[in-house]
Amino acid sequence: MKFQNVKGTRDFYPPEMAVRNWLVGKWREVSQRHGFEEYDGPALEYLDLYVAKSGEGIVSELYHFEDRGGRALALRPEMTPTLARMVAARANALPKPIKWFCVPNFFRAERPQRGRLREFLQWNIDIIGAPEDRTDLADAECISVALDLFEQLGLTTEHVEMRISSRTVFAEILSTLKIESDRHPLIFNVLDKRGKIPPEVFDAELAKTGLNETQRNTLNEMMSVRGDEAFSQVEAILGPSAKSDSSCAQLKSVLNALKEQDDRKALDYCVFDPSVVRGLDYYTGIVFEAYSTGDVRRAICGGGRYDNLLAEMGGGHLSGVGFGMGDVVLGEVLEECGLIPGLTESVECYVATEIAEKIPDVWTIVNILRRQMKQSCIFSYKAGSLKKQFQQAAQHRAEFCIIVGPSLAVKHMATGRQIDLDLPSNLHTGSAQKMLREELSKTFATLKQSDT
RNA sequence: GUGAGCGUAGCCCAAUUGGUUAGAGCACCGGGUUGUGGUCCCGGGGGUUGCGGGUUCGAGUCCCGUCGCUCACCCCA
Repeated sequence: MKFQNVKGTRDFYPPEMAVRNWLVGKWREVSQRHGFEEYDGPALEYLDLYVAKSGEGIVSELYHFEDRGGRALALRPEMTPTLARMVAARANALPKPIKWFCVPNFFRAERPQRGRLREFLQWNIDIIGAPEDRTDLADAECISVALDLFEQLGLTTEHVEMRISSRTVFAEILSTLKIESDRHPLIFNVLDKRGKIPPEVFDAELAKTGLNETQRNTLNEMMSVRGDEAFSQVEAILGPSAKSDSSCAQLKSVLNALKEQDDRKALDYCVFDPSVVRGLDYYTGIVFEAYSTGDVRRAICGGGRYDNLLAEMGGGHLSGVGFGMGDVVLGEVLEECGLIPGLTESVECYVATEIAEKIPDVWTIVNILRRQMKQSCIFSYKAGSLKKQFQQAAQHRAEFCIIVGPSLAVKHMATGRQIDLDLPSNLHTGSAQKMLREELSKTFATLKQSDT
């Protein structure tokens, strides 16, 4: 084999493409039900767009090159900069809140490993410009979209959980612990690693940021519990400042909104988990990650509130919340849970003949079916044994097989029932074609009825 | 970029531990039976054992290199 696909990319043969289309279809369906509009941007952007958001360090992580005009371009590694750019360009003209989604492919120049490729699809959901005093509802709606998707895919609370935390709660805790806010980003960065490194290493890393033992222990204890217990811990740490307008209350109101849904099922997926921090500096409010409860360890999706990002990228002061969900990890989880359906492409008709001289008639009938009757239709280019052609018809999940011989026969593949029709001697007259159409329609209907 | 494991047919795997001409199954193509279908039977194409070198009378098997894949680290938008 001389050529192969580029490392970290995938070939989608028809069976894989069917699964991909199925998944993307679910993403679209759920997005639209929640009132999100689809958009897209270019796969190529100026390299500077990403440097502006993430710093020079990002350059080694993405595919970039110089075009013939000397411009530094990059293949998009994420959507947020493009989204910010697009929103900024029409910030005043777009009705708020802006609720957009997209399902683009992204490229990252990383070493592929489990759940991570160099090209992948990612569903992006964003709500921008929600009223500042009701961002809790935007947060809840955003999370609700993800949970609805899980339900649509058959992923239950047995399979996945949504871990929710809040950067503002953390900020308040750090302030209570007398840690200046300019050190918060550095500390968040360490806190984010907590689940991935041994406890001693974690403690040492925290110590490096200048936290004393009491501060470290307080954070560690709080991050080791979840749910109501975590709320108690947080409230204990915050003490008298944990009032109704506190960050903690805001987080609770997001969870409450999810609870208010009619079936209350959404909340069952969710848990307050202070160990969720997220690695990005721009998050300003709630942060959340969905995880499989099974063997797949990576996050299925992640997101949060980013109220300053748009302004930083020149988009004016607009609140924002959103998440991304990649197809790779999700696909692995679905596979593991046996939730990927059998998706064989099917056609409505197969036209067969044993007689070589009838091939022109086959071709004519195929065209009548396709062009006049709008039926999907395939046939064999060569006359041959009916056995073989039936096998092909069955392989393609044809609903009907039309056999052209001295006369016509229509066979219903599911039941094996067969009805004979006359074959007009000249298929090229309008009246013959009209008659054939009517006969075929009637026969299809009859055979379908007998099925039920 | 760092480390580890693995490379035999399109796919999943064999090959008596170094011994003749590298084999099955699935898939694909062709033929036959059931006289018009997913069964069964027969046949066929397809491999320089990733590639290159070395040790040996002899290498798919051992050694070195290289490429590729996978997993982990880094990073995670």
